[in-house]
Amino acid sequence: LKAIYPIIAADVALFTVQDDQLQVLLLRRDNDPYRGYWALPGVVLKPDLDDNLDATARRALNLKSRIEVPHLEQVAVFSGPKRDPRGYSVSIAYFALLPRDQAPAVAGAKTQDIVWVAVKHPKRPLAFDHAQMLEKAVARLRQKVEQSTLPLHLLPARFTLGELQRVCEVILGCRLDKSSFRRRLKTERSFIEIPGAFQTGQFRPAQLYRAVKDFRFQ
Amino acid sequence: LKAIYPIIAADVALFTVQDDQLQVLLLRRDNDPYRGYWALPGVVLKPDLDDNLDATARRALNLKSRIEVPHLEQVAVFSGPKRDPRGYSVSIAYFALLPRDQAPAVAGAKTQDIVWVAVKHPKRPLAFDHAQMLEKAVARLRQKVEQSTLPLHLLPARFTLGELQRVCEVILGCRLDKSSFRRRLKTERSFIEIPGAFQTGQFRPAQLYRAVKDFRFQ
DNA sequence: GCAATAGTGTCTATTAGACAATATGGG
DNA sequence: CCCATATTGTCTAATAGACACTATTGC
Repeated sequence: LKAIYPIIAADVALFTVQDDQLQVLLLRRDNDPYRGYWALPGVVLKPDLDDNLDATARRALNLKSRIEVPHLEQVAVFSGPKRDPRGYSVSIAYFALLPRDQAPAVAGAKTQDIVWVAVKHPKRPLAFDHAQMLEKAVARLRQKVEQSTLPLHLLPARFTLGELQRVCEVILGCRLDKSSFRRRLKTERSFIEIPGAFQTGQFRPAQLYRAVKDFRFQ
Repeated sequence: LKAIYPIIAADVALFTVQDDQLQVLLLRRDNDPYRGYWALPGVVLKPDLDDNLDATARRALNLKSRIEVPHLEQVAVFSGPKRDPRGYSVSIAYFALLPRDQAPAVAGAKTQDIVWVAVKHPKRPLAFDHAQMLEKAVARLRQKVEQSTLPLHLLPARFTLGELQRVCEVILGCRLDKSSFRRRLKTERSFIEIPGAFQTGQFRPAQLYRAVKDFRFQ
């Protein structure tokens, strides 16, 4: 017996950059359809709970820990009678960004049903049309990083220019020239130096920066 | 009595460039809510008719004349309990492009309920949140024209480089340098010269061009 | 000193903007 | 010839890519 009205849902590709890899959060489904398959976090729209579909997407990310996602963006709408065996469905695909220092709180070694996986090496087939969703979400993220603004939302609150460059390289999948990269940053107003703050390590310390207060990833 | 399930709809901002102005198609609503207001063409998703929401959007454009829209693209999803007084609704906003030589067939002097209006001079308040939809659609179109490919779908099958430049100027809202513009076109593969075909007029004839067979506005 | 990273400087090929010059049709 | 548009050329400033150089830390 099929529902008369289409199901409306939001599915989110939550990205982080860890270990020099662009990673996405996947959940193992414990219900039919596609029981046992991996899928993007997603929930069905509940009009009494969700002010709009962005709220639905945020709710999809309310797993164990309450993640406050600093960037959430619509990617595309997927719809049709066959993408979900339960019947006609409409799903809005989102992408979201999480700083890498918050990634372990979402999925670590404890549970095996929530994992970060490298986008490059998709484990097994994903449920529904989530592989297409993921592809579009990655493409959108790449486009944005190429165009202009920088994905500060993937970095901790304090970061170095080297870390920023590496995140961009990982997303774009290619090496960037250090000098050219920093030249572009000169005109950027979205982040500023933290005077006197340095990241120390094995080698020469690096200046730390932070995003400006009202920074939004455009 | 409100419906339990959200309404799902597609609304389309259909653009054309006429009289050196970016114009959008508006319909006057003859039903409540917003009876008498102007609105973007839109219809409710019918699962038995529409393979997906793109089909819904196309159906929204099946007015009197059967328009074959050469470009249709999702812009954003609008959703919430208050945007439609009938209850919680989800609407996918699209934009579409129509060559100017086909514009008169859609809306002319005959009916007063279907009109082309200049985007610059929005007549009166639009129904629902269609003003926001229109704003986003225009922004998306601008972005695309700036980035790379050219909106050949707004021109007749045969066009001159001057006409192409004027269309871009109208969309972007600024003048472009003729020489620089043509230099960019040199690397463009999406359209080609029609050998021996010229557009004559009062002054020097201009070379005619046409889009390549499988051209898609990216 | 050495290794490895941080940060800066420089050269050059490419590109974009401004503007000029020439070409061609109808009066 | 004149006008208005089409088409091409040129100069220059800005930009991007490649690469080299210096600086600073721990060992």
